[in-house]
Amino acid sequence: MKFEDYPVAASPPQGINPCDGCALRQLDAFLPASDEELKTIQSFRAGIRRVEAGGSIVEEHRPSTQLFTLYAGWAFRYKTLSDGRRQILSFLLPGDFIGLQDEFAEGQTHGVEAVTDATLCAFPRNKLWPLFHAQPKLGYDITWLAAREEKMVDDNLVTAGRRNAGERVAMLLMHLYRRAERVGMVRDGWVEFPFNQQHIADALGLSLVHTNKTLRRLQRLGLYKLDAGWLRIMEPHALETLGDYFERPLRPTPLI
Amino acid sequence: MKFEDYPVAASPPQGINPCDGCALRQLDAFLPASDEELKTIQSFRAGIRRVEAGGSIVEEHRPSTQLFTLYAGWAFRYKTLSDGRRQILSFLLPGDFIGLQDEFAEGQTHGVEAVTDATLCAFPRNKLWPLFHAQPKLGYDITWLAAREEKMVDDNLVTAGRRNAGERVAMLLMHLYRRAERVGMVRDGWVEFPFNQQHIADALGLSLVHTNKTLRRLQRLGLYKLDAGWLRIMEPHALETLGDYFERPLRPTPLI
DNA sequence: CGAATGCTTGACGGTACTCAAAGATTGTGG
DNA sequence: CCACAATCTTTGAGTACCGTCAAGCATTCG
Repeated sequence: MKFEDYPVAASPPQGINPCDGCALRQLDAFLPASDEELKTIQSFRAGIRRVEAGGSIVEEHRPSTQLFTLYAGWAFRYKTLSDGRRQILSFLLPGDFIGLQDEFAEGQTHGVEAVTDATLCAFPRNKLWPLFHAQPKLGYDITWLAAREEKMVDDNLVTAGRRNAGERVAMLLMHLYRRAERVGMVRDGWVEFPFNQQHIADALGLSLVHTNKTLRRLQRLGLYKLDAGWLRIMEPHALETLGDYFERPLRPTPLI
Repeated sequence: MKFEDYPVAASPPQGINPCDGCALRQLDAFLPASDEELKTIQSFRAGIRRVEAGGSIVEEHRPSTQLFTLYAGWAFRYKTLSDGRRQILSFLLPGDFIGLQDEFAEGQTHGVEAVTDATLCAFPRNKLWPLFHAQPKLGYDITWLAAREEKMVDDNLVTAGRRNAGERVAMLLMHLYRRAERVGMVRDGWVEFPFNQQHIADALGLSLVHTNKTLRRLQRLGLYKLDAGWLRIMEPHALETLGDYFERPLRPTPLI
């Protein structure tokens, strides 16, 4: 089983009305869109973009002229200090909307990098306001997505600020697993886990070495398994308790 | 000089068309609103609310039925772990919009607490969508504010994850000073600084004791002064460099 | 097969945490 | 107006968690 096989084809449909056949939108995780909304989204969309694993989707400090919806693959938002220390701000999964913050940030922007090969739907930034104007409902949806994303950063801030190493790792594993599960990326209890330990360290605000030791400890305790880039949560309750992190089932969200 | 004397009167205007005389909106920090927008905002507004220093504006885990714009005073958003560890997510100043994240969070919400006596304009949550519908421009503005707030949380996450104690304190002092300056809360180089060291520790992800020692160290270096609850930045450039944090002048933002 | 990348482990040191207690400041009631 | 409590700040001592350094091992890739 390869990553590209799901949750949907790596490429969105092409042709005249590509959004009509959007496989992502079939998932329970996303709200249905009316015909009119779909038409507006489609006219908002400029095309698709592919980025290979490790490639840059949005460069730090260089505001992108496009917005994106991640269609397939894993990515993350990050910032770096001038001496190179990097902090991953949040991870991105299919359905996540990318680039809103830049809209009003004037150069102090975060970067976005693909972890796996990724496919994105691109939208020209200068059509954002016309979109709000034409379909206030879609504007409301975008605000929804922005608020949801901020909530995730809030949680990550609590993690970096107040959890110890073991709690951080437990929280992150559960968080990533639950989110992947939601968009249909879990098969038989296993989810593709394409991150290396440097990613995890940068997300948690830990050093690489300490991240490794903490991961090994939780693994030896039998809380999770990691095999050839696939993750399986063995003791979800233990991890949730350790991390003091209990993700409620999320309502379906809009998909732009 | 008392805090209540500025940046504007502690109470917004009352009467038939209270928003017409909104003193906050006169500041350069905020974009002007058209008559029609002002009218819509006014009809969106349910009234004012006062919260005394230390009081709760939004209780954690209890989604509020109202949204707010902070009109006067200082406040902060926070989350606590189940054993009581608290993380301050961001600080709130006049003009900040409160409660958007809750809209879609289903109970896993942050709390909001007033640091000083605070005055807020309250808006019923169930009129948020009608507002988007009636005035897409205001919806766009709200998205703007949400994105700006997320950018602040992003910065705080970098701080908690990757900066050491001295860098954290330097960054926070400059951040708060610049933001206060922007809404006219600085007089003769001094800004009211109503936080205790526990607030700072909770915002930076440090312990109270270590926060104290770090503050004292930077103070002994002459980088800032703190006197009777008023802050003066003595060496802005040194603090910016130490914290690797250079706040660009911000464009005027919308005010809802 | 050698280089590159990533994972793992040990040793050591330092930053930051905890515990404890003494000032300083503010508020309150007799 | 003073006594006392409550809150906040400050400092010291001891500790532990986590970072840095270093090196060996595993895996992949050209």
